[in-house]
Amino acid sequence: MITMKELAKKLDVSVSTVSKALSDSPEISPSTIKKIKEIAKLYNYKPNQAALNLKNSETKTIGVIIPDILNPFFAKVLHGIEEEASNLGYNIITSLSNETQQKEEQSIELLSNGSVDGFILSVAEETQLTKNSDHFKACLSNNLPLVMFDRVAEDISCDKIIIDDYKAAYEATEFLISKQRKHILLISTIDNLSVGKMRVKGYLDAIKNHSQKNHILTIDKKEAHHKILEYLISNTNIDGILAIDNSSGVKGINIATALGKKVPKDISVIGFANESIACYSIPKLSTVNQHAEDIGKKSVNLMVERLKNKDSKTDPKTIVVPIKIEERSST
Amino acid sequence: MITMKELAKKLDVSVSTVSKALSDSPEISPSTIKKIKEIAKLYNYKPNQAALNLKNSETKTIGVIIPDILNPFFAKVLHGIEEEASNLGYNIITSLSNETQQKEEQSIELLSNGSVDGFILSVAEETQLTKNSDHFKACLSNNLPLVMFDRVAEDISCDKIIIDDYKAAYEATEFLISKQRKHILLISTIDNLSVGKMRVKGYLDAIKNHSQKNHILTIDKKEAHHKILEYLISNTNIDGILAIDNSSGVKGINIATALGKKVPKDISVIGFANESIACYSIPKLSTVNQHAEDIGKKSVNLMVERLKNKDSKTDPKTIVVPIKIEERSST
DNA sequence: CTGTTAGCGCGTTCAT
DNA sequence: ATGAACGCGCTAACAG
Repeated sequence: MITMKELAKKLDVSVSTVSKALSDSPEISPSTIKKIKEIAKLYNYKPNQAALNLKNSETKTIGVIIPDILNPFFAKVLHGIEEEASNLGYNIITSLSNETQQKEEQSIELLSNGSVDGFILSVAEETQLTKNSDHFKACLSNNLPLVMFDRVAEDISCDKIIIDDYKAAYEATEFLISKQRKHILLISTIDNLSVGKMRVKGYLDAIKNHSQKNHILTIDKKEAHHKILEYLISNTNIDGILAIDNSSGVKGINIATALGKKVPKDISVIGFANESIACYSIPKLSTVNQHAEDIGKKSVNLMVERLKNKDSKTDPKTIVVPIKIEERSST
Repeated sequence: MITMKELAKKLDVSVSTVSKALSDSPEISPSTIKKIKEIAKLYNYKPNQAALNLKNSETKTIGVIIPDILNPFFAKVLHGIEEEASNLGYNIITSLSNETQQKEEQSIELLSNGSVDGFILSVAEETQLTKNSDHFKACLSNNLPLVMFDRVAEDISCDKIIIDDYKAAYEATEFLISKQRKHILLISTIDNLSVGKMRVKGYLDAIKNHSQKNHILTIDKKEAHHKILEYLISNTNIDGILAIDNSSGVKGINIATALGKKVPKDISVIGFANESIACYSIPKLSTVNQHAEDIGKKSVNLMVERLKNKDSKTDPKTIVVPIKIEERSST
C-alpha cells in the first residue's frame, strides 16, 4: 500500500499538497492536481483506513451480533443488513452469539474499543432467560448506539425493530378459522423467547374470541418430528396447525401427509417461515412472512441516522414492521 | 473512551509510563504499575483499536466473502470461520457477493485499504462463469493473502480448502449401487459451478465402471419441483437419486412419496446436504456431509498461519477435507 | 525507574 | 499556490 508520503517524494512536492490535491482543494493548481491524481492512480493509491479511523474517530463499521446464522430468518436479516450497509458505505463486523450470553457479552466487549461505531443485534436466547442486560447498558454509556431487532430487551432504551408478533399470530389463527378449521394446534419450539410468548398470546386470544378450544404443543427442536407425530396420532381431530417457529410447519405437513391425511383438505398448515423453507413440503407451506430483509435494512437505516446525529439526543424509536400472510396450497 | 493521555494526567505521570505499566514492563516500579492499573480499570480503559491498527499496520480482521448466506452450507462455513477467528483473536468483516462478480470485486476493492489483513472467500457463481480473476490477482499483488474454499479459481495460486468432489460423488454413487439400485438419477442445480462439474464426473465414472446407464437431470433451482416431478413421472424405472446440490434431495424424497413410491424401498435418495435440511423429508435424507464448519475453521487456520509468516514466502497449500456419507433412513 | 521524542498515515490549520 | 507543523492514540527507542 503506497502512502501519500511516498507519492509526495516521487513528485517532489509536500505531503499536504498531495492530500489537498486528492480532495480537489481549490488551493492547488489544476495542473498539479492532475499530475498528482495521475500518479496516484498509477500506483493504485488508497487512503489508509486505519489512519482515517484514528483521525475521524469513526470506523464506518457496524457490529452485528446474530444469535443463529443457520436460522433462515436471521440469515435473511443479515442479508438485508449487509446490503443496506454496503449501499450506505458501511462495513459490518459479524459476530455469532450462538444463543449464549457469554459470547454476546464477549463480542460487545471486544468490539467496544473503536472497532465499530455501533451495534445491531438480536438478543440471544440465554440472555432473554437471564434478563441480564448490563452489557447493553455498558454499550450505551460507552456512547455506542444500539439497534435491536426481533428479540429485544424491554428494559433497554434504544432503537428497536420488531414485528407485531401478537397481531401476526392472531391474524394467522383467524386465517385458519376462516378456512373452517375447528381444532387448531399451535406448535412452538420457541416458548422461552419473548416473540414466542407474544405469538402464543395472539393465538390464544383469537381462539377465545372465536369460542374455540386451544391446543398447544410445546417441544424441543431436536425431538420435533417424534413429538408432532405422536400428538397427531393421539389427537385425530386436529384440522389446522399454526407453527410459530420456522421449521415446525414444514415438518407438520410432511408428518400429516405420512399419516395419510390430505393437506389442506383434512388439515391446514401455516408457519412463521419463508419461501426458502416453505418449499420443502408438498404442498408448500403457507407462511407469515416477517419481511426479514426489510428488518435488516431498516435496522441499518436507524443506526446510520443515529450515527449522523450523534450529539442531538433524539428519543429512541421502535418501528413495527408489518407482516404478510402468504397463502400457498397448504391452507 | 478514555485515553492514556487522560489517565496520565490524572496521575501526573507521562503517557509512556502509563503505556509501559499497562503492559507490565519491568521498567516500571510495581507500585506505580498497581496504581496505574487500578485507575485504568476504574475508568474502564481500553486501548483504541484504530490507533493500534495504524501503529502495527495490521487489523486482526479477516475479510470474508460469501456467495449466498441462505445456502446452509455457506452459513455453516461462516459459523466455523467466525468461531475459529474469534478463538484466535480475529474479527471478521463479512461481505455477501450474492453470486455476482460485481459485488465480489467491489468488496475486495473496498476492503483492500487496510481494513482487513486478508480474505477468505468462495468464488461467486458469475465469476466462475466469466473466469475473470483480476481482482484476486490485485489482492495478492497488494500483499493481502487469499484463502479460497469450496469454489476456487484454478488460475490463482493461493491457499485453498476443498472437498474431493469427484471422489465424493463417486462414492455416493457406489453407495447407491451397493443398495442394488440399477437406475440412478443425478439431479443438479449447480452444473455451472466447478464443484458441480466434478461431482457429475464422479457420478459418471462410477456409473460407467459398474456398467450402468446414466440419467442426468439438470435444472434451475426455481423450477426444481416441477421438473423433478415431471421427470419421475416419465421415467418410472428410476430407483435411486443422487442430488449434488443441497436442496434437491429433500425435494426428491417428498415428490417420490407424493407419487406413491416408498422411500427407500422403491427409491433410494442421497444428497449433498446436512442435518439442517435433511430433516425436512420423511424419511430423512441421507447425505454426503461436507463438514462445512471444518472447512471454515481450516480456512481461518491457513489464513492466520500465513499472516504470521508474512515475509517467508511459503508455497500455497491446498487442503482436501474428507467427506463422510451419513446414511439415514432414505437409503 | 521515569520522561522525552519520534513516527505510524492522514487532514487541517497556519505560514509563506 | 505550496509547505511546515500539529494531533488523532499508541508504542518503542533513547535519555536521564
